[in-house]
Amino acid sequence: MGNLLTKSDEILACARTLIMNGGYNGFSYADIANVVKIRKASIHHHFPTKTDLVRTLVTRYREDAEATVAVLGENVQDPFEVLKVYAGHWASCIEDASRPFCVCAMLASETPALAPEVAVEVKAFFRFLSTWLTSVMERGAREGSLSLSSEPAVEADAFMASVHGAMLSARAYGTPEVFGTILAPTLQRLSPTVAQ
Amino acid sequence: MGNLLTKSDEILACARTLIMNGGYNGFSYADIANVVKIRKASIHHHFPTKTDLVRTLVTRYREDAEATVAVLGENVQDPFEVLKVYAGHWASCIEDASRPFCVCAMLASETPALAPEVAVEVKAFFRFLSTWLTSVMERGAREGSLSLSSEPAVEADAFMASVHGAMLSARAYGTPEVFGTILAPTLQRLSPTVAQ
DNA sequence: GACAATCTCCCTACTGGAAGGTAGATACGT
DNA sequence: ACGTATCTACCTTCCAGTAGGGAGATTGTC
Repeated sequence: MGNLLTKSDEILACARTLIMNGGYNGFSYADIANVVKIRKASIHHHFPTKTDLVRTLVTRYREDAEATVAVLGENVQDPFEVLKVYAGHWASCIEDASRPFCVCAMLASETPALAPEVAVEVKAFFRFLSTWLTSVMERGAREGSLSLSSEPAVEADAFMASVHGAMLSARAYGTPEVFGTILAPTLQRLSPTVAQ
Repeated sequence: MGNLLTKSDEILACARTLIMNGGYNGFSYADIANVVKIRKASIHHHFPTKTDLVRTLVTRYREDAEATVAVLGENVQDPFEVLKVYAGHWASCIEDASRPFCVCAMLASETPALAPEVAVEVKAFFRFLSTWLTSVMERGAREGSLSLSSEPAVEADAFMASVHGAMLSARAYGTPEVFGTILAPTLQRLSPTVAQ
């Protein structure tokens, strides 16, 4: 009553936060039980194994991202603006510490140690992100809103890599602003209004 | 006799490989004991705690990198070539699977979950790498071997982020070549011989 | 040179706690 | 009565770390 989220959703949200902090092996069912007010055994009712939990989490994460990106595409027309909004979104998340790292970037780094079912979902997220960014790059090049120096798909993967690498640096240095500092020239370079 | 490496070195080398695979929480003393032919308890003789082991490992890792970079500076004069050699080094490591990820990048992603002594060493590695790349960028700009569009320090951090992000993508996709594909345009952009 | 103390490195055996997961019962809404 | 959600209690395995001892090299002392 009054509770907007189901227990299952609360568990997923909590696990997401814990993974952002320390990765797959950095949290346990006991950790979740301590945050969400539920017993360890009850979590197994919702997600029989840890693999199930994280697989579900990553699938949901991708679906949410797909929906967000669809809305973004409707509200922001200019491809360059889309990239800026995307980068700005992460800059805010990192700076207010609400979501200081991408769950899939975290898990991707652990790929060799992940259960195959999870690894495959992480890969699917990367592919989705790459495909979406490629479409943004293509449209930007077509409309003259972006100045690309390589194939759209390559620019997309390079942009994605910059975002992930910048997250990592912000975390390593312990200074969130670094994310924005690194991304600024990356965006600037893609802008057609800046003479090169 | 006949053994070139000490047990202590073997333990460190093994731990390095294991961290590259699954991070700090992705390996145990038992895992090391299985590879290096030694008992679990004997590892504690060399490294009393896991934190000691990893801190030593990261410190050594940075020292090795400092030495390698010093030699590189003597053998390769042109700053643009230096960046190419650096990127190429990682491309080879990733493609032949010998060292498919940077230990410090791996640990940096887990920063919030690391012991402070380890986190501080990881930070030191990032700072060393950034400082070195900044000096390369500065010299390149001065000598006309690199065309920068931002401050040398910003270009250095952006380059570092591209390398780390590209490692992550190569791992997520499971296709090592992606690393080179992402880094090619990043390097090209810094080359003064290419009209922009 | 001989003896003993010390140090280094590795061992077996163990501890307490945390891990993922299971069994089975209870409460409750339909 | 049935399904869902939760509980207590428990299991097995693994974890980091400790206690204590043995073999062999090194060192200090006479």
